[in-house]
Order: sequence, then structure tokens, then C-alpha cells
Amino acid sequence: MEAEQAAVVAPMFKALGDPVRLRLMSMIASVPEMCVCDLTPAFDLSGPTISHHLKVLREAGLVDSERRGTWVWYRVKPEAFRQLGALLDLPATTAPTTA
Amino acid sequence: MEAEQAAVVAPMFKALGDPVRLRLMSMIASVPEMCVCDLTPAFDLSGPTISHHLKVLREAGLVDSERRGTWVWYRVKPEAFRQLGALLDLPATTAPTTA
DNA sequence: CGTCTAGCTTGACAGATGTCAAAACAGGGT
DNA sequence: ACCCTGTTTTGACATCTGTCAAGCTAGACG
Repeated sequence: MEAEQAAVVAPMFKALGDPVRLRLMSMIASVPEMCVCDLTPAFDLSGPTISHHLKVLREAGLVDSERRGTWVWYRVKPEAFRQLGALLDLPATTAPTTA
Repeated sequence: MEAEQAAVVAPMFKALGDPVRLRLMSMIASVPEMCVCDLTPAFDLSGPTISHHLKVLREAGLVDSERRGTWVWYRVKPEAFRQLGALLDLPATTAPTTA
């Protein structure tokens, strides 16, 4: 793997390298999309902290978010998962999991 | 995913979340085993720094090392990869992509 | 307009992380 | 025994990270 590619992919792994973010990803991936209002109460952490972790996942390209009215909805970006899976020598399937 | 499982798996992702370690893994995984003496010169980093990164990979359970005479050899632990792969690879429950 | 709720941003701070130089450790060869 | 090379450990330091409190923004509803 070239340094260039590593610089792109490493942030994705890094984003998954925190137990809170890993659980957030798992929750988001378990349904088509998930509201922040349903994610936050699942953790013993402040709202700003959850918001921070979601931002890390967004900036790593692992999830997308969209505001619809009062609430903000998050969903996974399957192409990012395919990229990671390919690196782990997996049969390239399509989407992420409920983990 | 439960908090417990996340606490076990997150360190593996975290270990891969550094570009240097990702390239080290890639190099080690590309052959049956690889000598530290062949890993170090591939980077513009000091020996101790490479050794530190290898230690992180070891402690995450991603690689094993063995000293044979003068040199130390590293190889991947396939079972760790299977575990990560299982988390990333799954039937598509993916979201409606709105982009 | 005022206000309520949901979510994000800022600022601050303790603790973790990546890096190197220097020193220590391990083997092989002379 | 001595040194020489390869690897790890230790110590130090600047930067990054996870967390919270406080403040801010966005939209809904009277």
C-alpha cells in the first residue's frame, strides 16, 4: 500500500478505533437511517460529546447526515465500507452490517 | 454491538488508524513473514518509532513476532482479520442514498 | 415575535499519542 | 572477551483526543 492510499484509509480505521464511535456506527448501520435523538440516550455521555463523535465519523466519510425539520438523520455510506472490506481481503459485498 | 464487544474490537481498528501502521500491516500481510530490518528502511522514521508502531500492532492482536537469531520476524494473525472482516462484511441493509 | 426542543460549536482541560535521542538488550563474529 | 549490528525500552516533549459546560443555531409552534 502506498503512503497516499494509507493517508486516505487510515482516518476511516481511526474513526472506528473508539468504542463509542464503533457502537454509533453499529447502531446507524442496523437501520436505514437513525436520528441523533435516538443515538444520544444510548450512551452515558453528554450531547456535545456524541455530536463530536458523529462529526469524526462524517469527516472520515463513513456516514452522511441530513437535517429534516427538527431532527438530524444519519446513515452509513456503503462505499466506504466496501473500501475497508476490500483491504481486509473480503469478498466485496455491498453494505455494512449490524455488527 | 454491545459496549463490551466494542471495547475489544475498537483497539484493533485504532491500531490500523495510523498511516504508518497501516502500511506496516500491508507490508507484513503481503508475505508469509517480514523482517523488521526490511520494514524500517521503507519509512522516513527512526528505528524506535517503527518499533513502537509494531508494538501497538502486536498488543492489538493483529500480528505476532518471533526472534530468530539476529533478526525479528513479524507475521499477521489471520483470526484477527477474520473478526474485523465479519464486522464490515454483511448483507445490505443499506440506506436510501440521498447523497 | 417569543419560546421551546434538538443539535452543533466553542473553550477548556486532563490524558493519550507519535516522534526522537539515548541507553539497554540480544546475538553473531572476530 | 570484545565489539558490531539489529531491535526494543526509556525518557522527554509537542501535538492530538475525548470529555464537559456554556453558549449558539435551526426549525416548529403558538
